[in-house]
Amino acid sequence: MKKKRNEELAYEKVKRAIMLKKLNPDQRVTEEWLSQELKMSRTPIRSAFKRLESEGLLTLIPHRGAFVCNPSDKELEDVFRLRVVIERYAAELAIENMTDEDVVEMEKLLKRELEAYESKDFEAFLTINSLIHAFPAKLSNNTFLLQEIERLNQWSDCYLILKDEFYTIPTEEAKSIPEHHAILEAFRNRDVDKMCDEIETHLLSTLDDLSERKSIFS
Amino acid sequence: MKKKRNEELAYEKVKRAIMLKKLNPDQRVTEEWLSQELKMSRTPIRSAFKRLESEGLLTLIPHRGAFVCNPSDKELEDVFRLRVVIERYAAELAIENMTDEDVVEMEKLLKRELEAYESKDFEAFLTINSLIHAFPAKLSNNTFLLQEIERLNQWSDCYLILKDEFYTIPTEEAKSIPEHHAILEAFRNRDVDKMCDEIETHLLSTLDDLSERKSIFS
DNA sequence: AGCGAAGAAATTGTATACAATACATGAACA
DNA sequence: TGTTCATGTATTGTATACAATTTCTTCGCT
Repeated sequence: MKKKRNEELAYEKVKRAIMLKKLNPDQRVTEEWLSQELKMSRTPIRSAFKRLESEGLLTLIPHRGAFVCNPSDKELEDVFRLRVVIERYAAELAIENMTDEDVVEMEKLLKRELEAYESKDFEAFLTINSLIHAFPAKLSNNTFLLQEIERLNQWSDCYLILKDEFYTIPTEEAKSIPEHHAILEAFRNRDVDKMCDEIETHLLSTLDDLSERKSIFS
Repeated sequence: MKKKRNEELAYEKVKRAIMLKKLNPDQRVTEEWLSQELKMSRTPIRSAFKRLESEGLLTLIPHRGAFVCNPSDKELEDVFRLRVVIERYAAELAIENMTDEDVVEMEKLLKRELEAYESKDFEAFLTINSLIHAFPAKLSNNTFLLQEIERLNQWSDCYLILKDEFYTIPTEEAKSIPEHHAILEAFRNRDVDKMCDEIETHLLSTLDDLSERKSIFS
């Protein structure tokens, strides 16, 4: 395996730590502490922090330190509503450019999703979920669209995990499987309007579930 | 004036240099060279590079260096088409939340735009143009939407300049003034559909002008 | 006790030396 | 002549020492 730069390692480890809640929202993380923890100097840590900040996972305050992001419910909703708009657009373009092989490709993704769900592999499930949502954008042939969708998707994952006290694989994930199939069906039929609507329904349903689940504790 | 961090200075200077074409597309910029040029060590330069990369102005290749972005025509079009989708959404939300003062505010912006145009202050013109396009997003009350619009807008500005061999204040800018007024008018009348359409027309017209202008030389 | 200032401690910001890596150059060889 | 491999050079990557800045603490004053 190719040797990775420490900067890259630091980035991945911190991100993972945030996702797995080893680092809590609003927690302060100092360069010094992390450099001891990861057994490297502060230099690559600083670089990694920069990148994590640009992705919204950390907030850097000059001369103060790095703080793990702590998204509000409103922000979570904001992201999902923006995703609706952008992913609908991606669907439009995807259907314009699609071929029969793409349908097969999408079917494969859904199959992998099911497998991940059944083997309760939470991380794999998240990864495949991202791939599914990025799939139309991949066909769109619009680089920026893909980029934006991946960005927002990543945020969603992170926020989703951060906001939930006891995140494992909840029932909600089971629900998203038939919803993804509905999207696939519309895609197969090249039905733009249907596909857009299914995407909207799915995203808003996920958002609803999140709000609901949260309200148990609040 | 508060003393700025060198990292901040480096960021601003490089960005400006790219915008003013002191640095050409695809040009390689080494940390060493810039550190001598800006009379600071490589450390703050590296930080600045990271940020410029995340904004798409530079491409960083590990162990190779930093390269000034060189967007293709296709990418320019991609960005503008994505902006259409997102700014339309912003307009919808803006009209939901708007008050009478907001109309006054928008009028002020257009007045400032005209002033900048008449005094041929190109940089001011670009700045105000960005403010105008971000204005609906500001009213939208969706943080991410605003962020995305500002990002794409900044890209557009940069690409717009990079792609044009002899950029000053061309006639196209004059055209955008009445188009902005059409948007304002729809906004004043709280006419969502009209406002969305005017935004779309304006963005696509800008894109057309860019493609056309370019084709003179190609 | 409350307030303010001065200094101490903690932490990021910067400079610099050195290591690791990628690319270019050129020699050896077929 | 063309190809491969070793070596050299340029440039980024990393560690570390030190400077600058912010925050915390403590002490003195009212």
